[in-house]
Amino acid sequence: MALYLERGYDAVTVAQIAESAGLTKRTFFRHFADKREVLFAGAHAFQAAVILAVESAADDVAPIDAVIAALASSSGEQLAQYGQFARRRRNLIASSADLQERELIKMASLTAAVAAALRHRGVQALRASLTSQAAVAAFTTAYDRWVDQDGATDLPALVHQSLNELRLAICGDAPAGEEPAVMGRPVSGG
Amino acid sequence: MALYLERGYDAVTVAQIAESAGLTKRTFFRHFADKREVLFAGAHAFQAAVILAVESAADDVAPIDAVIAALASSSGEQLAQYGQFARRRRNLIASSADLQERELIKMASLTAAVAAALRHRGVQALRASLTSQAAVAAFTTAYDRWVDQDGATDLPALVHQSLNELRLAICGDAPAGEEPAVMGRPVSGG
DNA sequence: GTCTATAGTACGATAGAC
DNA sequence: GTCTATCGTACTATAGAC
Repeated sequence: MALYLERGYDAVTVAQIAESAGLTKRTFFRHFADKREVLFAGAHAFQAAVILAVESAADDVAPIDAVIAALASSSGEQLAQYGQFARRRRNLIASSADLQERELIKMASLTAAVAAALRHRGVQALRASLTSQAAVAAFTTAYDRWVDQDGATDLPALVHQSLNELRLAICGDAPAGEEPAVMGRPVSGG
Repeated sequence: MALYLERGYDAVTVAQIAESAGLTKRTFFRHFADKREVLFAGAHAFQAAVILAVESAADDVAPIDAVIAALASSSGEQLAQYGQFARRRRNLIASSADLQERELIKMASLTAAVAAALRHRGVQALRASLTSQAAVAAFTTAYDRWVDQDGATDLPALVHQSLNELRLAICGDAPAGEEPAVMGRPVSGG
């Protein structure tokens, strides 16, 4: 990541990465499937922790709450210690379309695994898929906010906040007597 | 796509595609940024239609409903005529991780554009992002179901159904007197 | 460790459309 | 006369094969 940040992702060759690690290109590809994968080494462990948490959730909790709790606790344990590293990694990924694609498919893999875990708990396939998609969307939104403020707020707390905001956004946010939120007119001159 | 389906995505070279079109590799890369992009030629027009629909939504409709309506109508006009083509394209994309990554970033681009359109209508940034993510999740789920049944059901209708299911999944589905849905115990022997 | 296929880029040059 | 589409080739780096 140091090389990527220093010279730009595209400008760094695998040979340079390997050399800076005292290895050869051949060895790099033995450990990582491709040039992108080296930045997502922790994804597997995180996904495994989330799935384990979903599998061991209590029987009487709603699926969406179980998944959010799994994401919140796992991220609190595994991601919250990143600190400054998380921001630099995020900026690096934002600088390359290739890296963004890889991040998206990692999240899609997490979503699919969570949906499978829910089905294993008896949740219907369609609902399992939509539940995990919603939960992962809330999680990534929270993680993004967390990175933006350099970890000032507790990440698990932000995850729960994001879920609340999502609920308001798609199920309505009108307590009795108040008007529901609607779109305004387009801003003039925009 | 015919070549990809016939020989497999990885086995087809750009030179072969170009040759089968009576052109050269040089010209292929003039029209398409890379080997994947040729399968996503319609994405830009679809996104533009969705954004236009969001921008021209009525003032008094909730953001989530406006986005779902935009996705439903645009998909009904642009995608529902695909027919058999849609299924083969889906299976092709499912066969290659590279193609899945590209599809994911196309959906992410759509989501980001929708969120920007909502912000332009005065929706707060966080809510705009979560709303568009939820709507696109409902849409892709509906599209997938639509492809699975070879277009038997009306695509816009499936989009609205998915949104309803999403609402039940994350906001609770317990009418008065009934119990809310919960996860069951893990199936034994799994 | 070596070899190779292929994606993707970087030049330039040419010909037709309106 | 400008704009757009084509082609030829040399070149680098990724990634896989052996």
